[in-house]
Amino acid sequence: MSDETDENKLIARRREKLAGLREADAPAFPNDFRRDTLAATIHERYGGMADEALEAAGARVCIAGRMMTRRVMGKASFAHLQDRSGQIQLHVRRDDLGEAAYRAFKEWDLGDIVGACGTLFRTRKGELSVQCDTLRLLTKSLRPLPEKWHGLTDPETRYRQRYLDLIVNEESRRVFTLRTRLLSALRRYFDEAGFMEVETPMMQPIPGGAAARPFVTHHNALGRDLYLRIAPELYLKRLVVGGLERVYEINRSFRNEGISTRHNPEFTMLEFYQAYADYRDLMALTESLLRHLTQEVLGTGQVHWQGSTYDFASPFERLSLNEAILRYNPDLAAADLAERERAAEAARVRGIEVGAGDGLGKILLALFEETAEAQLHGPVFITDYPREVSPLARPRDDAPFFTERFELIVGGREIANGFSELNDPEDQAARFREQAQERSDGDDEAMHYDADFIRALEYGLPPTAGEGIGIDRLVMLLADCDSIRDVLLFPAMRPES
RNA sequence: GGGCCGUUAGCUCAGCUGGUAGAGCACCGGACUUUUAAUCCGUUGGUCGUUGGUUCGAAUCCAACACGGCCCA
Repeated sequence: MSDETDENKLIARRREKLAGLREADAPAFPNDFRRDTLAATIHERYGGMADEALEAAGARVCIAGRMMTRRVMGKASFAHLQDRSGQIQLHVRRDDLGEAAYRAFKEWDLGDIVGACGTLFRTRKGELSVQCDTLRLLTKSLRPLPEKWHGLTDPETRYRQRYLDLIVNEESRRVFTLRTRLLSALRRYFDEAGFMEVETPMMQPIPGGAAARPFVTHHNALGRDLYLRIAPELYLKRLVVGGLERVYEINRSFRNEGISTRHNPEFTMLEFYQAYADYRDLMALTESLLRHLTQEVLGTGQVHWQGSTYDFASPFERLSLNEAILRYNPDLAAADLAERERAAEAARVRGIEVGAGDGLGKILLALFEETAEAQLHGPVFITDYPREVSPLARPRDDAPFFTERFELIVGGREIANGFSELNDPEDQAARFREQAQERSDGDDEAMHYDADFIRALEYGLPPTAGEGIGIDRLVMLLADCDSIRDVLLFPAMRPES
């Protein structure tokens, strides 16, 4: 840090202390201390032990962590160390450590990282603590921590300086621990179900698999632009053509759109594909998966989110898209959803813009999204999305206007999107041509024609069903968060000014 | 992109209709050998987001900009 003009006196004071240590040849950053346990382990093992038994045991421990509190009372002090598992209190006495070591301890600051060894005992107030016989400074901290009582609440600082948020906010640690446990449980589930975890390109010559605007980047040696993927879908299906039959990928996709409480430019998606299955099989899998995940991560099938409860233990409701529209628009009848002009009129009456080129399918989707989706409590599967808005999905054999597709809605929000895959290469090529036409008509979210994907389908994609689950949204649901930024360690932010 | 709100000490926040900046915690000095928001005494700490305007005088009023939050598209 060359620019010291932005440093306040608190930091300057800590730098002086560090300089003093260096001058005295006292290590400020030693790396030879070893701990033998964690705070939580100590509480688990000894927390229930009676005082006399604890004293008789005379258990000695070595721990290390960040000093979060300190109360100096003359010749004895208390402090709390925080490690990755939690906190444990230290009792530090001059008579145990010696004059010099105790004086050194009093010079340390909150936020310093400290190693301590000593025997366990319980204080008069009943807190399990370490009676220290050894105390070492392991890392000098130069910046003051936020206040111990109110902590760090400013959302901007919490997102920009996540390290600080994680140090002081237990809730933040809880959310990201939950996220990791969820990902781990997801992988176990799919591994045990015979799926292979794979990695496909994030930099793609043709962005595909979703309707979204991509980020563009440039490869210097190739002298050409590449796109950050908006979905892994088309590559995963190529792998099923290749005979991998059951594949899944959990990683980032990128969409070049605004930032909000529900959208981050990069986000994590799970996509999985299973040969010899259809969308009904995937609805069953999704129910089983979510039931399993909530149980693993929360220990219950009842999910509390923003004041409501969602039941993942019971069978999920199923409703077609048209049924959902009719439920929330009692003035409409099935016939209103069967003809473009009548549906367009119903949309206009509700203030929904209808484009001249929009077919009945787009209008139905708009009606659903504008009048029904947000009111669906769920978990509920919405099925039968129109072919027009599902360019990669297989049409229903009995009603080819619709596709074998579903979305899972919870709390009015889309959590998953799955369908029987379109594996007829000639139909898929026709759909790509339609999409390409929409692009040239000005829809910059419409898909590109992907000739290699068609070539893959021409070798033969077995009947397959595939699904995508937005992991960030799932974490939001299970962690009871209202903003996607609260479940991303480093959410997208404008540069600091 | 639009609307509303916010930005004051390291952190959490006061600061009215304009009169020259405050508290708690942290820090520093002192007392204190079972405290836990430790306590008690005494200090220290600021480009009031940035730039411009109005005014004798701006943290305060006005405008633009930056960053953030919430809502809407």
